Amino acid sequence: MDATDVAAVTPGPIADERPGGSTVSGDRLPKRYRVRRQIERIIGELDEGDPVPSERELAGRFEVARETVRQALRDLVVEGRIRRQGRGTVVSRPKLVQPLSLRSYTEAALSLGRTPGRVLVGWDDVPADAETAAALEVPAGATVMQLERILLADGEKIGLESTFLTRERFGGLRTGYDPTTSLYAAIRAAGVVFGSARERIETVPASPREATLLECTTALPMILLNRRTVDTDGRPVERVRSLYRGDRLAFEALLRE
Amino acid sequence: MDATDVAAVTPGPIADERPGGSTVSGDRLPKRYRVRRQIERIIGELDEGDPVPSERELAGRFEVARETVRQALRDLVVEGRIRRQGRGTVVSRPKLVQPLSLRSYTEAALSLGRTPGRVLVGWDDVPADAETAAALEVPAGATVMQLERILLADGEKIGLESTFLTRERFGGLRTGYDPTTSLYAAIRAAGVVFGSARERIETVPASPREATLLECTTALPMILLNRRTVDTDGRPVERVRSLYRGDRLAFEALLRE
DNA sequence: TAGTGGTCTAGACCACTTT
DNA sequence: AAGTGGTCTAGACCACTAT
Repeated sequence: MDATDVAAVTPGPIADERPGGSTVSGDRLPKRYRVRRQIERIIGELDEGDPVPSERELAGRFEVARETVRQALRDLVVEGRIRRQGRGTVVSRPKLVQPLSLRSYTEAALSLGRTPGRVLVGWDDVPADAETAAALEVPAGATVMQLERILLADGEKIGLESTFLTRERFGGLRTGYDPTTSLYAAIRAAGVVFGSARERIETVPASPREATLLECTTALPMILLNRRTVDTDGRPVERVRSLYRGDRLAFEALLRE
Repeated sequence: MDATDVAAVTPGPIADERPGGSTVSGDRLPKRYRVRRQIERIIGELDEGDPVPSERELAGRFEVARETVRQALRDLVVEGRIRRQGRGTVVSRPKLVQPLSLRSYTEAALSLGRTPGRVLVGWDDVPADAETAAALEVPAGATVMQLERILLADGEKIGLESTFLTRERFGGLRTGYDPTTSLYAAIRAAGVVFGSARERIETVPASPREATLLECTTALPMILLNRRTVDTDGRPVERVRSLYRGDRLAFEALLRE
C-alpha cells in the first residue's frame, strides 16, 4: 500500500474556528493531539515498512504548521509506531521485548528469534568515575577497562553498551577475546560464576554522541540500564551501562515472592 | 540562593558566526546542546527547589530563540534535573528508585522512607479490552472492575495506576474496602496468595488525560508498567497498568541465576 | 536535483499563578 | 497587572538521500 492511497482516510482540515495567527483552540485538547489521531488513522491503513506522508504534506492536508505535525509525529516515534529512516518516515515493527535476566544480550536476542550482533566502538583503559569505582570496589580515578559496543538486532542498531571491568581480574581478555562475540561467555570461560546483579532502569534523553552512534538523530527518550554484577562470592565482576532506544525496545521482568 | 545571583556564571551569548535568519551552526553540535550546557552550569550552582531563570530571560541571555531554550529545558526535565511548578521552573529532587517486586506500591514507598498516598480517580465496571481479557482469562468484552488511582509520594503525584479485576472473584471488594488504602492487603485478606507476576516495562509519551491527571502538562516520557499477577495455583489475580512519571521515578531489579 | 527531516527564528495568543 | 510556561504559525537554511 502506498502512502498516497490513504488520502481518502482523512476527511479534511482539523476543525478550529479561531481566525488569524491565534492558536490555542477553544476546547482544551491541544491541536497536535487531533493531528496525531488523524495520522494514526493513516498509519493504521498502512503496513510495516510503508512510507508515511511527509511532514509538509500532512501539514498542508490538516492546515496546521509543520512544527505541529512534528510534535504529533514525535509521540508516535516515542511509542515505536513509526520510524525515521534515511529519506522519509516509515511504519515500524513492534518493539522487541527483552527479559531482564542475568543472561547476556546474545542469549536474550537468540531466545527471541533475533540475530544478535555487536559493533565495537572502543576498548580502552579509562579512569573510573565515581559510580564505576563504587561498583567495582576500586579507588575513585583508578584505571579500569571500558568495552563499548553497539548492540544490533537483525542488523538494526538498538542499543549502546559500556562494560567496565578491572584490569586485575580481566586484563587477560585483552588477548584472545573477540569483542564482537559474547563477553559473558568469555567471562564464564575465565572461570567466573555469575552470582547476582542489581539493575536500575530509567528513562533519559539521548546525548548527541549517543544519538549519532545509534543513528537516531533526535533527542529520543532512551531506556537506561545500569547493572552491577557480582560473582557467587559477592565479589564485583562488572558494571554495565546499557542505553536502549526507547522506541525499539521494551523489557520484561518475572517477579516471585 | 536566588536565580538572579547566577548571572555571573554565564559568560555571554553562545558563539555562532552565521548572520541573518540562518541557524545550523558550522560545527556539528546543535545549538540547543550548548544552551543546555550553559543551563546545567546555572542549575549546578542552585539548590533543590530554587527557581530557574525564565525561558525568556535565558533566551535573551544566550541570544537564541525561546523555542531553542525550551528544547534544552525539555531534556533537563526528562532527566529529572528540573521541574515545572506552578509559576516557574525549579531545580528538582533526585528520582525515586522503586524496586520491581511483588510487593504493593504502599510497601515499596514505605521501605524507601516516603509517605505513600492514593487519590481515587474511578472504580467502575468496564468492558475488558483485548489485553485485559487475555490477562484475566475472560471473554473479550466481558465486564470487569477497573480501579484507577493516582499514586502519591510525600504528597507529590508520581503515577497513575489502573487495576483490573474480575467481578466473580473480587466483587466483594466493592463493600468494605477503602480504595485509598493498599489493594494488595485487601486481596490477601480475601484469602488470595500471590504467586508470580510478569511485568513489561517501556517508555511511552503521556496522553493529554494522563498529563492532566498527573499535573505534568507536557508530553513527558513516562515509564509504563504492565503487570499480570497470578496466584500460587496459576489462576489470574489482576492486571495492572501503571504509568509513572519518567522524570520522577526509576526502577530497580534484583537478578539471580 | 528535488525532496526529506533537522534545526532555528521571531513573533503571537492563551491559561494560569503570583504580586 | 505582570509574568510564566504552553501552544502555534510562517517562514528559513541546512545536511542528507534517493532519483
